[in-house]
This record gives sequence, C-alpha cells and structure tokens, in this order.
Amino acid sequence: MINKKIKERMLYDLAELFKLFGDSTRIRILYALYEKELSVSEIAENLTMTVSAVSHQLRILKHGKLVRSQREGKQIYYSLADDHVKTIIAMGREHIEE
Amino acid sequence: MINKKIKERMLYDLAELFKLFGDSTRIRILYALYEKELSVSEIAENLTMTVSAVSHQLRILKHGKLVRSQREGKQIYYSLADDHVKTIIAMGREHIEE
DNA sequence: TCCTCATTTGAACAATTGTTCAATTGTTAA
DNA sequence: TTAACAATTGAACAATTGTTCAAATGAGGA
Repeated sequence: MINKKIKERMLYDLAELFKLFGDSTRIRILYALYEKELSVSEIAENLTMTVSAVSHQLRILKHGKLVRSQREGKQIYYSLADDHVKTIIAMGREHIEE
Repeated sequence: MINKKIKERMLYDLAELFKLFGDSTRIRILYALYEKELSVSEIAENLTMTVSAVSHQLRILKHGKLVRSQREGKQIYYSLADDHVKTIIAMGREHIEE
C-alpha cells in the first residue's frame, strides 16, 4: 500500500493532467498537431480562432509539458511533446467509440 | 480523411470525457473504486467529504458512463463501468511518472 | 534605424463548475 | 404507520476558467 500523501499528490497531478485534455480548444490544438508541427497562426487558422486565444492555450499546454515549441525565424512552431499525448487521446477515443 | 463535422464532434466528446477525469474529487472517487465497489457513504468517508458532494459527482460520472450503480437494501453501490476507465487512469499515471 | 509581421501578455468580462445547505425521496425494521 | 438511515436533488454562492481586446515584445528585411 502506497503512502497516503503520495497517493493524494498523484491523484491531484492526474486531475491536472486530464484537465488539459478536457477543453475543446486545447484538444483541437493537440489533434491538429497530431501529424505535423504548426505555427501559432497556422493553428489559429485551422481552428478559426484568434491568434491570441490560441496562444493563451498553447502556454497552458506547454506548461503542462504536452507540447514543445521551437522558433524558426518569425514564427514559432509547436509540436506534441511525446507519444504519451497521442496514446492518451487514442485511449479516450477508443472509449467513446463503442 | 474523415468528415470535418464528425471530427469536430469526436473532439468535443473527447474533451467532455477528459473533463470527467479532470477534477480531483471525481478522480479520487474513480480511484477509490479501482479495486472494489463502494456505497456512497463509504466513498464519502474515504474522501472525507460530505455525502451530498460525493453524490453530485457520482451523478456526473454515471451520466458519463464511467461508473455503474446497483442498490443493495438501503445503500447504493457504485463500481467502475468498464476497464477503459482503469486503462485511461493508468495511461495518465504513466505520463506523470517519468 | 524604421516598418512590418508573428507572437505573447495582462486585465476585464462572461460563463462554467464544485460545494454547501436544506428539503425530499427511497428503503428497511420496529 | 412511524422512525431511522441512505442517497438524491435544487438553489445559492464562491471560485475557476476561456475569450476578447489592446498593448507590448521579438525577429527580419528595407
């Protein structure tokens, strides 16, 4: 049996992680990045949202280590941080498609 | 390439699903049910929360098909709806423990 | 340097959400 | 039927959150 404090901490972190996936805008961003990296404007165009709104959400996703960013000249390209992100989305998708 | 409307619908549902996991109380309930079914009072005691607060969240979890309920005399026992729930939690856990 | 394009940032606002409290419903036993 | 226990429900409140808008920062080209 694991320590209670550690367990509570883990469950809190888990909730924080799923919270990131639990917003339409953020999950649409993640899904848009599924195949290739995109700049902020490209994402905004893809979702038909303002660059500002997208940027705010990218900040949250980056802080949660779900995306990485890399500057290329004037634009900043975002991509998924690792394969866990894809796996979690795939798992959720399996659940709703049954 | 899948239909755009269907894709948007899927992403919306996906966000709704993850929203269920993205709350400390709800994920603590799910985790408490990980090994065995529990009555509402047992869950409330386990989380040191009011029965009412727990009941409100159970309602949401049930509507999202993450838990099932079955009455046994005066108490109502809740359990995880299926193994997808366990898998999704396990996936999330893998991500945060790295 | 100056202008333009790309992105970020902060404040404000509206909308959503979780908990509390009190009242109600449902079940069993006396 | 009444009393006691278990759980649900609805309204109210506080807290959190996402988007908008305007201003600021960063980078490249003239």
